[in-house]
Amino acid sequence: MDVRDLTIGEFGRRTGLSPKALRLYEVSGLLRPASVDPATGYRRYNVEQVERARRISLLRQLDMPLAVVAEVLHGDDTEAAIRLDRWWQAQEAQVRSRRASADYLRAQLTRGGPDRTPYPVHLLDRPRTKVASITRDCDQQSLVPTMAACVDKLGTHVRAAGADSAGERWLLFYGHVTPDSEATVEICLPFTGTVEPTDDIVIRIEPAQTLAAVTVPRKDCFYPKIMLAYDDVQDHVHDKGLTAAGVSREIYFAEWCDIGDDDPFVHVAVPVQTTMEDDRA
Amino acid sequence: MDVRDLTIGEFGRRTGLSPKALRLYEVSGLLRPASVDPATGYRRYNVEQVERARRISLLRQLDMPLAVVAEVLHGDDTEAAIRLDRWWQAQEAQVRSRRASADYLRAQLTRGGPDRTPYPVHLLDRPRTKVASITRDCDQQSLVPTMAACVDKLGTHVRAAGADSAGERWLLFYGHVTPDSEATVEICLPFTGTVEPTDDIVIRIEPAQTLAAVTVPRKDCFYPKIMLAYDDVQDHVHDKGLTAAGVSREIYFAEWCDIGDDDPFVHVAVPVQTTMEDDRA
DNA sequence: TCTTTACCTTGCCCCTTGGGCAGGGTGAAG
DNA sequence: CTTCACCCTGCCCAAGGGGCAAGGTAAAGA
Repeated sequence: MDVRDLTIGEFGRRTGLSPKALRLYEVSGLLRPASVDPATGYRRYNVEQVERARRISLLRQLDMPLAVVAEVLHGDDTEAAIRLDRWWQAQEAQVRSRRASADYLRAQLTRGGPDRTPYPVHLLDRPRTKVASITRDCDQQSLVPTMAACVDKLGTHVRAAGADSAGERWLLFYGHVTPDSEATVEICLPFTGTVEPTDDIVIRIEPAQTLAAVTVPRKDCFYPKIMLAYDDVQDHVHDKGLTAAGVSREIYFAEWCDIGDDDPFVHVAVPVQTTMEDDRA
Repeated sequence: MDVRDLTIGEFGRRTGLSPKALRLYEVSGLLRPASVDPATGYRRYNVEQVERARRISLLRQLDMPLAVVAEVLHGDDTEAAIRLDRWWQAQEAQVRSRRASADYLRAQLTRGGPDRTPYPVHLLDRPRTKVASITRDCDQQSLVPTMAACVDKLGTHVRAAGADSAGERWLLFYGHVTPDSEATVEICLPFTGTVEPTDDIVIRIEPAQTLAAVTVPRKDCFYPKIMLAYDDVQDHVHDKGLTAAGVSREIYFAEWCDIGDDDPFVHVAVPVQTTMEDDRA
């Protein structure tokens, strides 16, 4: 019990951490006192521990979870800096995404609510189609880069096999993709010809089906505005008494850089049951 | 029970909210179902409620607390936009502050820890001084603007009374001021002459005292780096067996715009007991 | 030596925003 | 009539502490 040891209160004052927090960090193993008096239970902290405690305090002020703090501070300082940087960049990305949502909602509120003409819903008859696809879990932030990477990979693979892809690519949603929650998506590239599957790439048949769809111009293709397109499709399906017969999807049929802001860029669609299918059933 | 009503699951799918969340929002009064079947307890939501629910969903994705959501969404859309904007600006300010902390910590980690020469601690004998002061609660973000505003107000008042202020101004800390926690601070302007108090402004005597102080150059005067100055003062007080005799303070004696980055700008100090005071006691 | 006072201890409940599960009721379709 | 997808309530759990109660302790003053 060095004279230079500090009581929990003194240590807390030096590091900006409350005694309560320090006790919690002891239990979780993040920061154990240098010694604990076995008779009284008094915790004694060493002055050398001030440095680590202060780092913990700073990281907590960034709202970093304790588990991440432990992970970041583990090991070498240089690595710690790298891990901190990675985590902080993720936070910045989250803020950018939230900023976009806030901007969108503010615009909607100042425009005086949803006084918009709904997208016209049309029915698309799609033929039976062979597709190469990759399935991934991702959130809204990583959706665009993920899709770009997968389309690239699929295109390379399909062309390498001597097959033709028509320029369309689909995105199938097996759950809600939001900035905060991941969901499974399937990126599909339709093609004609013969292609072998790989570890990643599945070759399968998308059956002939009728889609209730709206066509969205390029300028509306950002989260969360594109959600309105889904609403219009769902409203239409609901109002007409139709039944959804599959997961919702986005069918991209144009190239972002080849078209203008108002030009149609994507179909937002959901398969619906048709009477023909009812007859068959 | 309109046919256009939706079950909780359907409503949740349309709005991106889970049934669990919707039940919670009912309890908290944020979003009540259009009707509840008294026999079965089944909730029915109206299509008109989709709009509000979707706004709630977006705001929650910004990590806005439910209480704030309720407050923001209350009343007129235009006002809602303003309240949203205000809240979001506060978030942005918080992010800027955290970014600075992250930058600071990263720099410290990559520099290989705290290999720095401590600030030299000196003892300052301060005479008995008359001060005009304003007391405020604020956090780290609002500290600089708050201090600027108060100094301005104090200076105007003192000069209007025909008294002289010497150019120094002090900041007394009655708690820990961090980006996340408020504390009480007192902004003091020493003067000579006679000044009347106002509702805000207190006129009082700061007794003669000895301060353990370090002098910090302008370039180090930012959070959290300036905390190192407090550490050095505290370490010195502790090592020399001195006893703190008051709250810690910052004594600004130069003008930010008149000096260079390396020029001394502020004393970071804490009063200590002297033998003279011991004799008197 | 006794008392005061400021600290320290453990333990318990509280906050928020849901997720997950158990146990049981319901509505519609086959 | 069964099946199956929904729906209900109620309970426990998470993180990161805040706050309070009941009781032990260290140091200083009388």
